[in-house]
Amino acid sequence: MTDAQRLDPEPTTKRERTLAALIDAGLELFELHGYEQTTVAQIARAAGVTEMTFFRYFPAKEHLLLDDPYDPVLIEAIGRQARTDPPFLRAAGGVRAAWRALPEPETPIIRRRVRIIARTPSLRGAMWRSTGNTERAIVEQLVVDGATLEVARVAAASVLAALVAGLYSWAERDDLSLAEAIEHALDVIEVRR
Amino acid sequence: MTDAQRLDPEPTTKRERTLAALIDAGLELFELHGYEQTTVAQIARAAGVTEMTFFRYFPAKEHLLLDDPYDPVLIEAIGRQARTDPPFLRAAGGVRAAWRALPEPETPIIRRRVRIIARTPSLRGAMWRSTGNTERAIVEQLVVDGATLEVARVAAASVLAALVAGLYSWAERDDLSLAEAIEHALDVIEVRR
DNA sequence: GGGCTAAATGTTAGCGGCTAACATTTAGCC
DNA sequence: GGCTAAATGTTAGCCGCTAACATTTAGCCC
Repeated sequence: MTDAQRLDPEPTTKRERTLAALIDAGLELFELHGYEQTTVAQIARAAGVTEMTFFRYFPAKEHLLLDDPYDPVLIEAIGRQARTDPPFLRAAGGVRAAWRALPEPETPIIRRRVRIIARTPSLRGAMWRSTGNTERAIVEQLVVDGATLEVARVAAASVLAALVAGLYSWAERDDLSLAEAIEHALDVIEVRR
Repeated sequence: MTDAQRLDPEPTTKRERTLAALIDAGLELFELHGYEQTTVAQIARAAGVTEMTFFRYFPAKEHLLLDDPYDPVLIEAIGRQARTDPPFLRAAGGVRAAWRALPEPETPIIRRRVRIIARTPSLRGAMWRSTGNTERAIVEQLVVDGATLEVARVAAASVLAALVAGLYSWAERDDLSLAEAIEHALDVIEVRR
């Protein structure tokens, strides 16, 4: 994660304040005019700051939307899965357990972000790339538990793809909790017959 | 697909000739100095042409590497899967059947491309985005065969992710046929126990 | 509350990807 | 060989992003 992404309800230090201003301005402009149509300069100006400053907070435009601090919880959950299961099921089970245990107080803002990502092709690609770290973490854990590197990579990629697809579906609806959406997505790939 | 991607063994018309020159120059420079370090202007110059001309052949730099004309075969194969199977298994089985039936005379050039993509993070994202069309096609077929839209999306994304992960592993090795690599990848996610 | 230091921000200049409008050359068929 | 349409070049510019350097301001200590 590049920068602590807005956890304080009330930002105190100046850095936190401009960070909040940039995120607020960015989300609003993206929702209003679309991601591609919104310029970094516009976001900066709306936040009362310079384009240069924007890049001091985010390494790239897309990072205003992409952030995933869930890795540690996730790999720990995968490590707790039954070693007798094949890697693919261990990964899926781990994701299930991790998200089930996660509190969902910030779901509204997550939904806003995921919605923008889901609707912007270039961001879907960026999203996938940004899960690279999570993927590596999962692979590592699966290998530690005895899987081949190649098998682990396939399992991790596949499970993460299902998770992301579930997130996209969830973001477009209003009648489903985040936890439920994840469960449904995993049900699709954890086929037991 | 944006442009017929080098199928002729001997290009005749001028357009085909410069296209071939651009692709050759691009692959070589990417392999030599890396994708990010290679400039579109450099590729163009090496092909005896202007930067502007490059963009007349490819909508973006990354499109020199990304192309997948396999959609029709794929969705047809999925349509032939047993309707009694759950969507996830139908998608996986379809991919398996499609690639098994595919001739592999051009595997060397495919390997060069996939290798470059696998080693370039930004291209991995682009690759994923570029599978979007294939994904949509799979989703459509699954829905026709009775799946929910959301279920279909998860199944398609997950299976494609496994396929791509398999491709990456294959590209980095020299002792595995393309077909075998795909089979192995699908074995990981088609868990029957 | 004033002052001091470090953090935060601004300025300028520039590169690479990409686009548009218009002019120019060249390929390839009759 | 000549003609038309295709292919290419030119110029100018926007946007994302980076670097080096100068300037301001925040926020802690007294």
